[in-house]
Amino acid sequence: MAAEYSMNWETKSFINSELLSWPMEAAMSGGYCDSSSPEGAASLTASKNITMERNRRNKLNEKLYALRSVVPNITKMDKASIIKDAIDYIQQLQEQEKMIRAEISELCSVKEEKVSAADIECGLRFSQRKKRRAGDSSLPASPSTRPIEVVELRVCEMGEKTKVVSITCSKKRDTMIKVSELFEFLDLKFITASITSFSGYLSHTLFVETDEMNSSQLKEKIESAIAEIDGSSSPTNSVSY
Amino acid sequence: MAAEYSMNWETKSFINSELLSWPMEAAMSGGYCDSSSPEGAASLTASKNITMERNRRNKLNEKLYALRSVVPNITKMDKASIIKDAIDYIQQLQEQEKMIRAEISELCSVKEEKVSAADIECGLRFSQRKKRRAGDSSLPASPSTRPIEVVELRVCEMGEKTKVVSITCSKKRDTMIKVSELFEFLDLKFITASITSFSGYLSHTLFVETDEMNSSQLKEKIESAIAEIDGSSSPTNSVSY
DNA sequence: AAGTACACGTGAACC
DNA sequence: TGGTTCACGTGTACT
Repeated sequence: MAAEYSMNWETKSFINSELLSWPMEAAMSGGYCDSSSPEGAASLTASKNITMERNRRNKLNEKLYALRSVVPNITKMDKASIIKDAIDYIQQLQEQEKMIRAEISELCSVKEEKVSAADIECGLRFSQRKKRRAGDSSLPASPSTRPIEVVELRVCEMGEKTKVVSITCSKKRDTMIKVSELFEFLDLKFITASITSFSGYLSHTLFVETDEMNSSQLKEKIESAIAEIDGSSSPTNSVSY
Repeated sequence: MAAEYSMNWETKSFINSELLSWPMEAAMSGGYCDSSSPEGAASLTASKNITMERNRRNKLNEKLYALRSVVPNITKMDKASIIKDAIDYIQQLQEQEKMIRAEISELCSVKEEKVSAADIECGLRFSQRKKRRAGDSSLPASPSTRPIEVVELRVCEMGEKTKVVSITCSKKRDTMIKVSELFEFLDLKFITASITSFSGYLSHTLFVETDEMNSSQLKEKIESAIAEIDGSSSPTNSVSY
């Protein structure tokens, strides 16, 4: 039922446009008496206008169809109902957004209180089965706000030349840019790179190719690069978790 | 300028309706020659139709005006532009809602359970704990959530034993948990795993080690596991993490 | 003066 | 059979 109606609505104008290849035929067919006699110029502009108007109508209907497509739970294909449903949907969405935003700020404060071992643990349990040698896995870096706050840095080998670099840092403003700058600075051969965001952390996983470096050397290089990038502030790092 | 246009658009029909107290005057004024002669009944129904049609148009414009009023940042009063802006606004709102929902569930996990829930929510518990219950073929099946809606599943080989599993599913509530459960159920040897979220989708990229499976076999195994998860939407379950 | 956008009345198609 | 929605071509106003 609905499908039929929709098809009809959309194809109607199309059919007419196809059939009436000469627009003036339609203009006169209605039984109207055109008062203007000079056919040469008038008819041409008239046909132009007809085509224009038809195009405009089609565009508008197209837009309306698009509007309907983005609104869920549409029952009526009715032109007015589409708009009405869209309005209702927008209002509903706006209300929801307000509600949720209130809730999120509430939870945010809760998170601020409890952000501690629990959250950090979450960030660290990325791939637990990997061995973590004593001083190897964690790089507690500058605890201030602006520079990159690295939670975990891990480099492991995979295959012959490829190495997997996994760096997790707390997500703040411009953290992603900082890390991008870091890796740009390092000038490595990337096979693939992926950025993952979860619960306040930003995890970068990189597959790089290194010819004459082993994993620990690469790790050292990255660490020194990080130190160089945000070495300007808070040189001492004494974070433990 | 905009105000003038708006007023004009709204008052146009109103003025005409007011002025032409007798509708047929307008019907004839255009210079048309009506072919139908019997004025008694025909004109009455015609005037009815005219009024009806006019009313319908006014209603529709009214709706459009209402639609415009609920959409912020409207630059053009253009009829089509109003609809277009509304569409853009709805899409923007929908995206925002998705973003916020994701964030809220993140924060929720932190709030409710300090360690374990957050851990699960992060979807990173791909550990190799083989403590699955006795009947290994039964999945936890989270309470009252929809099945995983897989958009794409791709398994390709990399090196000798390692395989790259890429699964993309539409992001819904608890989708991440579901997928985490899925991979925990599969009990594979993960090298690394990454979750990426973009525009309503959740993409999991996993590097796993498999000794006696090729990529197609692994894919089949994953597919059957997904089917099992989807199939068992049992409401009764005692999840204990 | 060419162009755009609109409201209008009308016949057709669908319940 | 009315009631209702639609696309159409047209005249008009504004740019």
